[in-house]
Amino acid sequence: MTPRFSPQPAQADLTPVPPPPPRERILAAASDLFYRQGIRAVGVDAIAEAAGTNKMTLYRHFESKDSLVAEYLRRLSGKSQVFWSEIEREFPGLYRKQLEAWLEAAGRDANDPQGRGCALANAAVELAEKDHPARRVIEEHKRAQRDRLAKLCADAGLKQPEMLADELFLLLEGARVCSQSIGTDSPCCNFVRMGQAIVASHEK
Amino acid sequence: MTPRFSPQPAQADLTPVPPPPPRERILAAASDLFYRQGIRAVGVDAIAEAAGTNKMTLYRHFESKDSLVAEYLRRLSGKSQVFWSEIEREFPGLYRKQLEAWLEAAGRDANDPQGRGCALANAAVELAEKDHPARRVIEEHKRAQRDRLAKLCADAGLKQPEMLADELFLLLEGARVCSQSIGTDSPCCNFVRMGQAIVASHEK
DNA sequence: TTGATTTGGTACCGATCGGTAACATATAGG
DNA sequence: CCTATATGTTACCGATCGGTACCAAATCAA
Repeated sequence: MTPRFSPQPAQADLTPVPPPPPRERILAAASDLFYRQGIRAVGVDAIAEAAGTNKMTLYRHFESKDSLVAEYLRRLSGKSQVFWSEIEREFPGLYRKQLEAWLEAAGRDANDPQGRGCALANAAVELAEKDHPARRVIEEHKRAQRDRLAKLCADAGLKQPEMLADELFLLLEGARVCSQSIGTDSPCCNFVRMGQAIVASHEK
Repeated sequence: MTPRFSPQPAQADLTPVPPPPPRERILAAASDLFYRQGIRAVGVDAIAEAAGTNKMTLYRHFESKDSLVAEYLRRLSGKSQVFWSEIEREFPGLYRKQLEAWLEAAGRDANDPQGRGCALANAAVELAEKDHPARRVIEEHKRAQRDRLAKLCADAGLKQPEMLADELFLLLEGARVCSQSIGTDSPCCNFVRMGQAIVASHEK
């Protein structure tokens, strides 16, 4: 099947974009498979094949499946930090607006019909071993998320900002896991409204 | 090591309690292992051994590992129905008391240091396959929990009982998953207080 | 006591798991 | 052009996965 239109610009034939290096392809494939099917359900062979490479190359870039999992989660955690910066940049100084934007983005996330909740939280459920290298990443990420939210609630001048942050944090964690257990027509459909109500109950 | 005291009453030597039948032992062993280590992390061999039997007997009572998983979750769901009845029986007609009792029991659950969250929700995370026999059990259970909570909120005469139930439901789901990701010193430590505050915000 | 049913035990099946050895090929830098 | 270095290929390792065949031992009902 030769595509009628190349996805590249006109000069693509002269300077075709080089494919991403194997490490990136492996991480991209692993991210997709781990998230959609679960970490334990995906073998390294499947990842290598989906990445268009082989197991040997995978193990040249990652010392084990566990460390690949940890790196997969580390990347996701990084993306979430980027998200916070974007919110800050979009509404500089407008903390109530930032909180509203967070609520709506979180609501979109929790209600994505293709979504399977939070990859970090899912990993914590799947990887029960207390000494798994991924657990440090997960705990640090979740702690940072909560603290960031608490700072925002405080900046927004709301009552009991720490408690409010905990409420919103747990509400989101719950919504993302609920989307996997109940699925459609579940409580998480009203996440944004609930979040707004909880915020309102902390108004001065 | 002969124990100095038998765990059985005095007539134990004459009428020793018969060990539970294999099916029950298998379910008990599976429940413990599935919950503590995760469903995918536990093989049928390990379950059979922990149950003091063998794989062959396991497969005489359960047609597959998947159906054993489903039965494991079905039992847990049943126990939770028993729990609701107990609350009703303890505070008949006192709906606010019932709600308070639910909050405290949920808080105990979410903060159990040995706990690993909700087994049903965890299973939903681990078993991504949409057609897994456990998924029906999980969805029905979670829906029933939410509806029961909504009925209680309505009976208690609180404002917007459906929304309140959703808030409390997600708060608990979040707390139980949070206990696995963050662990100690996490938002779920204040679950009861948060729940009470949310209930208060729905006071007439 | 007899006869049917339920267990236990062991060995096995094909498939897959995470991980590695060895060697051929491609690619890039000097 | 030559030489490192990174990648692809294939075959393999021991272990474990879910699941089964087969037979002996125990149990239980009649």
